[in-house]
Amino acid sequence: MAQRTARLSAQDWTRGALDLLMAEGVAAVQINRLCTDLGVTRGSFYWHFADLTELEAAVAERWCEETRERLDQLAELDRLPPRERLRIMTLHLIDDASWSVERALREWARSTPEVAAVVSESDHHVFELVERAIVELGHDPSVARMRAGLLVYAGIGFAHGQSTLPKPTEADVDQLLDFLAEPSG
Amino acid sequence: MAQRTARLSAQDWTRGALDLLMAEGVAAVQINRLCTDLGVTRGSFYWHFADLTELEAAVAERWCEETRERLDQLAELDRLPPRERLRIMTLHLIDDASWSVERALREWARSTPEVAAVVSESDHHVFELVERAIVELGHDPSVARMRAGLLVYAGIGFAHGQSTLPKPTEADVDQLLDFLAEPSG
DNA sequence: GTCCAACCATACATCGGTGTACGGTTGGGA
DNA sequence: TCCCAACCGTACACCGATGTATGGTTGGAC
Repeated sequence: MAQRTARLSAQDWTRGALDLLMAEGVAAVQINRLCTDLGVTRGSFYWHFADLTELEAAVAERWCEETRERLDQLAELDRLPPRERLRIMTLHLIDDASWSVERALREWARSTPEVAAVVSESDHHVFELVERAIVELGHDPSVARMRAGLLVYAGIGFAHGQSTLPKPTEADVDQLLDFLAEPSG
Repeated sequence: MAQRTARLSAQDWTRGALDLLMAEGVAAVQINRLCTDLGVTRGSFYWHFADLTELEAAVAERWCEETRERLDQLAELDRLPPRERLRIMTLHLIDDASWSVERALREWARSTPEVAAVVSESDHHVFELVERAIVELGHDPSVARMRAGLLVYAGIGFAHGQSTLPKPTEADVDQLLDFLAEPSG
C-alpha cells in the first residue's frame, strides 16, 4: 500500500484504477477495493470524484493520453529505417506489459462507447504506422494494407492470447519481419 | 422471447446464458436478466440449478463440447486441398458469430482457470490444423510454424478487434492466403 | 379421474456496492 | 496564532442481485 503520510490526488486514483484494471479486469474496479489498495476510505474518493463514471472517464482520458504519448514516441522512430521501426514496435509489444492494460480496455470498451472510441483510434493509429513502414519497404499500397492488417491483428491477438500459445522469441520476430518484407509476386 | 407454453430444461438455460454471453459479455449474465429473456421467473432457475456457479459450470461444459464438435468438423476437411481448407477456416472465422462467444469466454477465462484451460486447448487445436495445412503446402516446419502463428494470432485479434478496423472481404482473404502460401526465400 | 413429480410464481431475507451527509484533521498563508 | 480550504473518516440510506421458503400449476402414468 501507499504510505499513509501523503495525501492523494486525482491522478493517484486513476493510477490505482489502471493498475487494478490491468491486474484483475474491469469487474475488480470498485470503490471499496480501490480504497483498501490506496489505504484510505470512501470519503477520499468522493472528494476527488462525483461518482464512479467520473472516475472511469478520467481513467479513459488518462489511458488515451498515455497511449498517444506512447504512439508519438513510436512515431519518433520515423528516422530509422522502416524494417528497424517494425522490429522495435513488435518487440515492444511482446515484452512490455502495456498490452495487458489494452486488453482490459478492450474488454471495458464493450460496455462504454467512449472507451471504445479511444481504443479504435489507437488501433487505427498503429495500423497507419505499420502500413506506412511497409510502404517504405517498397510495396504497393494494396499489398502494404494487407500485410499491415495481418501484423496488427496478430498483435491484438497476441495481447489477448494470454500465453496459451507459445510466446515468440526475438529470432521468431526477425523471421516474421523477413516474411513481411518479402517482395510480392 | 420463447413461447410461454413450453417448459424449460437445463439446456434452455445454458443456451440462453451463452446467447447473453456472446451478445453483451459476462457482466450481463445474471439470473434476473436470463429470466426476462426466457420469459420465466427466478423460481424456475433455482429448480434447475443450485446457484449461479452451477450454471456457469454447465455453460463452460457445454461450450467445451460445442467447440470440440466444431473442431472435429473442421478436421473433417482433411480431404480437401490445404489451400481450400485454410480458405474455409478463415472465411468461417470472418462470417460466423460463434467467435464472439469465444471472445466472451476468453474474458471469462481470466477469473476461472477451468474455462481458461478449455480456451487454451481450443487455441492449440486450431494452431495445429493451420500448421499442418501450411506444411502440406510445401513449407519447412519452421516456416509453417511462423506463418501458422501469424494467421492464428491474427484470427484471435480479429475476433477481439470487432470492427474497429475494417473487416476483410473475400478478395482480401484470397490475397492473404496467396501471401501465406508463397514459397519462402 | 387421481395423484405425484416436474416445473414455475411469489414473497420474503440478505448481502455487497454505490452514493450522501456531516464531522474531523491537517497544512500553509495572513 | 488563527483560520480556511483541501482532504479524509464515519455512519447511514438505498438499490440491485443472490438465495430461500413455500405454495400453485400442469401433464402423464395408472
